[in-house]
Amino acid sequence: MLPVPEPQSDEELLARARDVAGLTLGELGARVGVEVPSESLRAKGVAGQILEKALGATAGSRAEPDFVTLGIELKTIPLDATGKPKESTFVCSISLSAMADTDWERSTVLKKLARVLFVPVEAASKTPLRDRRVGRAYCWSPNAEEQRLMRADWERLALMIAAGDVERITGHLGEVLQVRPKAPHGRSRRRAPDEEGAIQWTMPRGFYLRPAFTRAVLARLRADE
Amino acid sequence: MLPVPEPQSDEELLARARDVAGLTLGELGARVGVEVPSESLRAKGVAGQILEKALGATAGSRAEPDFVTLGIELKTIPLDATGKPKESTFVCSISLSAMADTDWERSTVLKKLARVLFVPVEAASKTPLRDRRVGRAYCWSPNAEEQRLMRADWERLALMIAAGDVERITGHLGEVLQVRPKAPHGRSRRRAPDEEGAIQWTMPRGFYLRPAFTRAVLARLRADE
DNA sequence: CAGGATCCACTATTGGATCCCG
DNA sequence: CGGGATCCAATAGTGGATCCTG
Repeated sequence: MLPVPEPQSDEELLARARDVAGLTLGELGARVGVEVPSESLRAKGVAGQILEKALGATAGSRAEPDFVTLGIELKTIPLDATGKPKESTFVCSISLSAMADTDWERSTVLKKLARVLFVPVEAASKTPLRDRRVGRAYCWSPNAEEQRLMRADWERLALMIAAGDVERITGHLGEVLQVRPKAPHGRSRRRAPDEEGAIQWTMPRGFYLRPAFTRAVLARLRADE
Repeated sequence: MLPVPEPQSDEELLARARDVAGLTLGELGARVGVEVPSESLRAKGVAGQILEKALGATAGSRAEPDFVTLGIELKTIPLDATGKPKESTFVCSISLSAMADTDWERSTVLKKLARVLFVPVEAASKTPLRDRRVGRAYCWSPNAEEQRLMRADWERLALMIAAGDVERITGHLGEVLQVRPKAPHGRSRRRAPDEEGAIQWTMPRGFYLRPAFTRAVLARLRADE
């Protein structure tokens, strides 16, 4: 139960991730000193937190990648009974200052996703949380086509946000990247300027990758091996 | 209320079809002497029958195209509130003798679909049957890509049928063309040989085009204009 | 029965709402 | 709050079952 040190190379990180493949969240949680709740409603995010510890991610919430030295972000992907991603993947919150970076190349989204370690985790809802197994991990950098898809969505959404049209954005927009609420509850509000630059209250939102996209990404990574 | 004569050319048929665009089924039914029931559960197929009469299709059930001289089949396409096909399109029943034609080029499916007049009809379930409007008609012949898609599905399904694997076919198979029950009720049975050539009872089935495919076809036809 | 199709219960998807931890 | 995400009511989709007419 000693803290796992930060990995010093991509290879070390990937090897470590693949070493824990096949373990259950209960087993892995015990290794890193995390008790896995039996009720998953009260345990959103626990899989991600266990894997952070198990792989030696820098602790705490930061505006930096989980593995600072390597510049790699860790993302766990919940898989349904048929092996497909069952949820969208949170990328980052949307803030005005982040949108001040007005081009895709410098966007928080691309920075976050430039290098990602995807760790699939079984998540069939009938399987108790502690019995869900970790799958084979892959290190992803978006290829040209994947970047084109994300960029097209990002540019449209960024324009709407910059134009003060935030309230007209719904989760329907975007082929691979979407904007959805990111808040503790539906009454959360944060200040933002509207179309005329006046301040108004708006619900906190974040960028997410659609499940169909992460599915395609995982399929490519498996095929590339 | 005189019978409408059979059209003598493709142009005449299309002109006639476009002439009735915008009319409701109630109005068109009155023209051809068909009373439109108010309850649509008791009126499956009535839109097709009204349009047959209105456009001068050869009356009666035959193994021939609706417009014999022109070799054109009539298909009405029900559209939902957003303008998309809301149902699959029946193509033809499956019989052993039909499957004896073992190649796609001579298949009943391709013969039926070689030349089709598609007539969209509003079908939002909240709109009373008699108030649903006829849309703009298009004459379709499958292009190379559309034929490739149908052929791929047909060949797989035909093989299964010929091999006596009918019972293993479900509506899930086929990207654009699928096999589904075609019977007055779930107890209907018809004789067919199984894998070993023995006779067994099986439910009558037919080939259908998926809604996503007819949607794409209509979109292409509109774009081509 | 063949030909004209739609019905509708069930499954799959989804996107707005929400939960925990440091 | 920001970062780790999942929940779940509502909608969309689908495919097995069914209805009418000649």
